[in-house]
Amino acid sequence: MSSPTVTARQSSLIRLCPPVPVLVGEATELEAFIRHERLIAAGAEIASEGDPDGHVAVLMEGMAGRYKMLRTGGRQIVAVCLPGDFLTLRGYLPARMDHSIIALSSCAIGTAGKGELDRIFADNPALMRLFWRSSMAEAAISREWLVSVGRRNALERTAHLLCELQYRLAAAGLCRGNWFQLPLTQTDIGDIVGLSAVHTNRTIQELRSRGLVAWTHGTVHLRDLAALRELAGFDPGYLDLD
Amino acid sequence: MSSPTVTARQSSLIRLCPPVPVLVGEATELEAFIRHERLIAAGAEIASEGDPDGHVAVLMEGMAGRYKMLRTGGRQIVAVCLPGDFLTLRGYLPARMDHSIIALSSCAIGTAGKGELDRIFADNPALMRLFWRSSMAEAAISREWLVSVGRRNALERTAHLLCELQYRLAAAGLCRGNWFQLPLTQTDIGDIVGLSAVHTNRTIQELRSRGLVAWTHGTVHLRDLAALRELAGFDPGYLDLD
DNA sequence: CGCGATCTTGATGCCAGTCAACCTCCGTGG
DNA sequence: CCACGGAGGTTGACTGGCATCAAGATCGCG
Repeated sequence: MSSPTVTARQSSLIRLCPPVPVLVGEATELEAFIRHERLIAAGAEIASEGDPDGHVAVLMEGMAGRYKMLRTGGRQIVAVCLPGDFLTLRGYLPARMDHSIIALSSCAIGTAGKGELDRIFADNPALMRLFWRSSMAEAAISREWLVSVGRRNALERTAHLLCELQYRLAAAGLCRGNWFQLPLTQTDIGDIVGLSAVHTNRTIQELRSRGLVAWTHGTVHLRDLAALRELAGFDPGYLDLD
Repeated sequence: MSSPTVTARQSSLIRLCPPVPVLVGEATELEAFIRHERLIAAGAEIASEGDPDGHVAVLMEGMAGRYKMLRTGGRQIVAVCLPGDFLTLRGYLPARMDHSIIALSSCAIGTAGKGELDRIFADNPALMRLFWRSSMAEAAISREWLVSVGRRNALERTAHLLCELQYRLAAAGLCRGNWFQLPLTQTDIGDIVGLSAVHTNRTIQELRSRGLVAWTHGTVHLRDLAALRELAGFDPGYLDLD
């Protein structure tokens, strides 16, 4: 995920964001509808605000970010997508995108056409409920981010983000012993937690100097997860609604 | 809505949040499943974080807020619900609440049991898509709030919130000539936009002194909507995804 | 009339933004 | 093999927006 080129993906299982139990039969059906796979370079735009229509897309590998730009040039990342998450359902829901999606690292994406999804839902309405639940799970993350940006200070926000990513990556099997790859620049982190790049840097250094986090070359080690969660006020309940 | 007691509701039509076109037949079906109606006093808790199960609830009258508390006592309101919006679907989705809901004014709520909704969806799967789209619309608002709290200053945030409420209330038929009732305290506003109550007060005074807003006794008048939108960088696209 | 909730105002301090410079790393091409 | 350039990370100095604390004014209501 952190390597410059996309490597073979570890698992073809589609997990719903964040980890939602998928019945074996359902997972098979979900995988069956992925027809095309596409590789995207880091920094490339996957979908753009205002797009009227298109395909259904699932992130298979890498990290992507939903974001919105302001007139003044500022950027706010409003969601981070991990392998297994849905990027777009806009082929199914007749809506325009209200935000853009960028590949934060190199990504592999599975896509399906609108017609295929319609057919799958017609055959198996329970799958629609599953997709809906995935939307709800993403909304829960969005709410928690709002709490962070609105009411937590720089240190708490950054710590909270790391706790969340650790939890979600662990659920995706992408975290071993509190080590994980995080292919985001400090500017990206700042655009997630609503800080300037400079202050993001100072905040990360503070986490390092407190012995909570080691973080070099895109590899993060949460050296004291319990203390980090305590600092952040992190409660994984919102990631685990079932 | 701003009156201390709940009055007869103006319309029984369930709109999906934010205004989503509902086919006439669908609206009839939706109304049919509302079996019980409940009045809630301002300040009362409608649902609580961690609730395991319950009924489906639709807000018929009044304003409600989704919120989360921090250990330190801070509160962040993560969504404002207007008449026609869904408050909970937790009887249908087998999930725990990740947040609480408070009646920001006195409210009238329509509820339905889990079994009834299951039956309706079984009879008419298209309705499930409609509910899902409503969830997506609420998520779009949540994303825009993240942009506000993360990247806009106090004046822009507050102006943006007023623009959004005006737009949504107008769609609900609750705004005439840019006047509307807003039964929120300045503390509530602060907990929405991530400011202290004191600074919220100063920000509102600045909007008043610029001739953009008149606001007394729970009645808001946007005196120059165009200028307010310009100041806030408000683009209603995210409220209008169809 | 009196009390509590809400709104308002002033003083003070700090958290985080901004600007500017420099450093390290790494890929590229001469 | 080294020069170069760009992206990302780091540091310092300074500023300012907003939090906090505290006190008073106003409003609504019993």
